[in-house]
Amino acid sequence: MHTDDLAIELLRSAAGLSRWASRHADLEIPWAQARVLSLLEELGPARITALAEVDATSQPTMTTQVQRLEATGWAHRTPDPADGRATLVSLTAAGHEALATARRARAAALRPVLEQLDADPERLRTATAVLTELLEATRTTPAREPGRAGS
Amino acid sequence: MHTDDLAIELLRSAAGLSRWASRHADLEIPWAQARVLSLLEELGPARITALAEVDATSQPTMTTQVQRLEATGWAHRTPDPADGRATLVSLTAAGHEALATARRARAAALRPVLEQLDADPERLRTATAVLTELLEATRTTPAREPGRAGS
DNA sequence: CACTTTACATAGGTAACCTATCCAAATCAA
DNA sequence: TTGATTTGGATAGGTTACCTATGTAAAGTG
Repeated sequence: MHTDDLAIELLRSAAGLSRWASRHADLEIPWAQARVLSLLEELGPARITALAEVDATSQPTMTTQVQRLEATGWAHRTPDPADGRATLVSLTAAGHEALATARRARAAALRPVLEQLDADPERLRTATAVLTELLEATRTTPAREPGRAGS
Repeated sequence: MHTDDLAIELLRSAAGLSRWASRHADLEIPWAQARVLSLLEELGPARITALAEVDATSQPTMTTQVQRLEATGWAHRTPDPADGRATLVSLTAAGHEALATARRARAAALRPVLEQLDADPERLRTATAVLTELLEATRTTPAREPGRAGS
């Protein structure tokens, strides 16, 4: 099916580009932690479990990540007033700043590439919009559990 | 600068999408290893050092990855006839197959998202083309070493 | 022929993940 | 209200994927 070829190529390039940007940027923060900061920005104060689910990681992994973020001062935990078991994780101002810095660093790494390509801004805008829509769509997709093969 | 905002958004979506696909796909192979297979396919038989450089990892890391790939039967090492120190790494048929399978799995995970979006094929094609061009461009970009801050 | 460089391997450490399990708070049954 | 179940999070222990520092042997170089 031709659509799948397109999807394969889309994912291949997206992955390659993102990795390249990360590896050539001066990141002062491990990328996995930046990802959690990004989630926190997107969701607002959230529970560990909710974060783990959206990030598609295990709950223990998310617990550890949040602990690291808190130790660095990028995130803050408050007991959930509505549920004694739960904690609400939120971004601190420093965390917000760290996220912005990391994003700028990745974009800066990519800048020479964009310039070299001298890309048509319109196509670039289209590409970005498509990717954003796709990512948005993943948030509301049934999410076929990995574990069974699905043709 | 507006271009940077665009770049930030582009990278954010690309990273998110790629990760989502990986996490929701049934991968029988660690993604980092699939990446090396992908490089081998792209470069043909190559030295450890060359692979490390293109993948922007350290040489010891690449040594380990290649060892793992060889142990699983996905890659094959031959001494470089032209240089007694070097080894040439190449894909085996099984490696080629494993790579194709992993790619199909990621694409399959993305399929419901594409369908849900019912995306205009033309825009999708444009987005893919732009990403591919950008990734292509990274291969020939001066690659500002990470280690110094760049503007 | 020593001297340096180059290609790779090894050693030892950390981050980022996993499953399995535990604890405490919340909920549900009767 | 008590006892059993579910749910939110933490802990334990292991693997993969990375790193820097260093070792070893082959290749180039004066």
